[in-house]
Amino acid sequence: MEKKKRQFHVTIKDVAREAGVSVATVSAVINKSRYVSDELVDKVLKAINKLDYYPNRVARGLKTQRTHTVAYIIPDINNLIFAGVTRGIQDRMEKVSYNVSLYNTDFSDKKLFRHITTIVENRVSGIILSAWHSAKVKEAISLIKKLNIPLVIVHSPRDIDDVDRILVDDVKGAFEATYNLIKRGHKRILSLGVENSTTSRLREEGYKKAFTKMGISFDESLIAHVKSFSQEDAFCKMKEIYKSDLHFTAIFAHADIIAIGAMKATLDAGLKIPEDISIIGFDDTYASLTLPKLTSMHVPNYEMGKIAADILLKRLDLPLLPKSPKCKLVLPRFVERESLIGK
Amino acid sequence: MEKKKRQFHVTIKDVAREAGVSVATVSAVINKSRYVSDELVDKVLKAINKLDYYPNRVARGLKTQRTHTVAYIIPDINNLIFAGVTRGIQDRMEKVSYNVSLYNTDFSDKKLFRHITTIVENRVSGIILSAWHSAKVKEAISLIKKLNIPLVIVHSPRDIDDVDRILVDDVKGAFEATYNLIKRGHKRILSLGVENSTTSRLREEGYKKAFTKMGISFDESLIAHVKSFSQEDAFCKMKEIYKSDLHFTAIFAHADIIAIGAMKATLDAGLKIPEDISIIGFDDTYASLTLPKLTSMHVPNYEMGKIAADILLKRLDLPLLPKSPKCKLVLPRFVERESLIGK
DNA sequence: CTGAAAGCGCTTACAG
DNA sequence: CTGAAAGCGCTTACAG
Repeated sequence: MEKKKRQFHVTIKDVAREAGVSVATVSAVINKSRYVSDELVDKVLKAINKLDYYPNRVARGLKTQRTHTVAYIIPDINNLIFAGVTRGIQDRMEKVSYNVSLYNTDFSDKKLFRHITTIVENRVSGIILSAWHSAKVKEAISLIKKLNIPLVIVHSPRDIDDVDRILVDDVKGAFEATYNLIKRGHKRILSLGVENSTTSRLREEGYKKAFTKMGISFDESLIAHVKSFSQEDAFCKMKEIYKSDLHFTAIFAHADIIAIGAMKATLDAGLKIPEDISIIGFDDTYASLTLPKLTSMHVPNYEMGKIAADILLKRLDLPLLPKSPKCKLVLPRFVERESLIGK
Repeated sequence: MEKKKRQFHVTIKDVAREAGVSVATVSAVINKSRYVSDELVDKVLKAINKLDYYPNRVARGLKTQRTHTVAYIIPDINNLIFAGVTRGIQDRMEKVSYNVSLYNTDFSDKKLFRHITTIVENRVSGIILSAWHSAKVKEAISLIKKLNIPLVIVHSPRDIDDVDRILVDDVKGAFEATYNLIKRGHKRILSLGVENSTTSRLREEGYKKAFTKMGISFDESLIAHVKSFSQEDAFCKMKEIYKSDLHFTAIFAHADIIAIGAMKATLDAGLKIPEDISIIGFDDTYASLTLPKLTSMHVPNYEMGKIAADILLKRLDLPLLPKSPKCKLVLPRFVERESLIGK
């Protein structure tokens, strides 16, 4: 009795033998890479079917030097933002039979560089990077460029410009959020941002722009910051603010998670949403879970993933022409729910 | 001037030449697969460093017939449950330098089988499958077994038994949730489940067991079902229930998302949580976002991922002994927050 | 203790 | 229009 091997053993040779043709012909019918007569095509197909043959992509990758795999590096797949981008990338890549492997850094530089090594050893075709807040992103980027691996960046730091990247137009998004509030009659709007966050700084910029545009002067004391993107920090900060005599009728929270903390403090203070206080969030991650449902600026993560994949694929197809890197801005979209009043 | 190739070209041969040794020796120092004198090790290491050499894992995979890659098949990475399991798998696999590729099915059988083909062609070392609710899971499982690929199942249908699997002990979890409510003095507890869901049916079973155990008879009219795992469906169902004259003091929601809908309907009905109505959720996904914060049964997704990876790795190391498949049950954990009263 | 050589399963010029 | 053969970059018996 023949001993069972642990894995597959049907190879292109077996198919060729079974079909009575050369391996070159089998390869040609699988890849449609050159003309093969109908008769032979038929024989090959029958043999493939009979033997239950699955072409070995590893061998193909070695020969062609193209693994048809891209790496997506993120802080953590548990973050809904990255999960959304991931789906966008995977759906786009699936259409051209590319695989995508995920690498979580947990914001650790050590992990980031370890992953890059693995990625290189696996000879990926390209890398998509969301290395938010990692101190050494720039160093990582130069390394990847030095290694000559096509790269697209999603959510990059703003002061990078020699690489393709795609990012959220935080300024415009925040402008629109604030503009909306102002149009509804709100004049004193609290900006609730996060310390030491580039994203939050840009959203603050958009907030200010809206006032300028509408010809309304705004009160610097209405700009508040919490320590981190967390519900608890936002809750505490707002508690504090409600204890003070600061007056406002609306809150522009720089993230949904911040908005949730703020909503709790607001209700805790005996105020009603939206009757007493209107509130708008950003990201549109948890917005439909709150009570009342949170109006928020939706960030199109899925689309960003698709676009990033698109750009990368274009680079892979046309590796030779060193086009100047592009920076694509993606616009957040106002999604109205129940937390705003006015107009 | 030398033309730049697009990708890497430093190979083991280059290193061997640079170091003045054979490729076998280079291979040996990289893989520590046989003794090499200190002198040669040193030479090789220097050469690797000088040439900036990254071993080609694709070539290695072809030669050794082990790709060190596993596939994880899920409905959708956007679902926090799967994201959690994914991290568990990746963290475990990373320790042994395995890659994990993700495949989203969106509950589509067509996608499921297409992915399996891709996975086979990529010669993955093993598969972890969370093919929840897919009609043809069993067929997919037989296919994978026929192809002789090591397989571990997470979140499987219950009527499968010839394969390693790991699943949530829904009965015990629901028992504990209900038991807790009863111990706090609740006697009339509404079970809010989901139609046509195996998971929900098991949670209902646990709910009933708790009453039996405590020697309390329960009212069949307290068992309600909503159409799907959605906030809106739960909200509507509860609205309806509050319009009826059904009396209860607590709700056991079979999922956090169901609990959120129920909470909204409860507050809408002018009732207070937990003063008038206590409520407990399941999954512990969105539980800390609600107001008041939802007490919930935490499902250890991350740990499940780690365990699944562990089992798979064991199978990969010891492929020959066909141990009987194991079924590991994982216990949900009671996490108290603010939505319960009593005791 | 180390090296020369075969071979993993493909693709792709090259020849006819 | 199709086949024989080289070679992608490794690992691993085999020999010495």
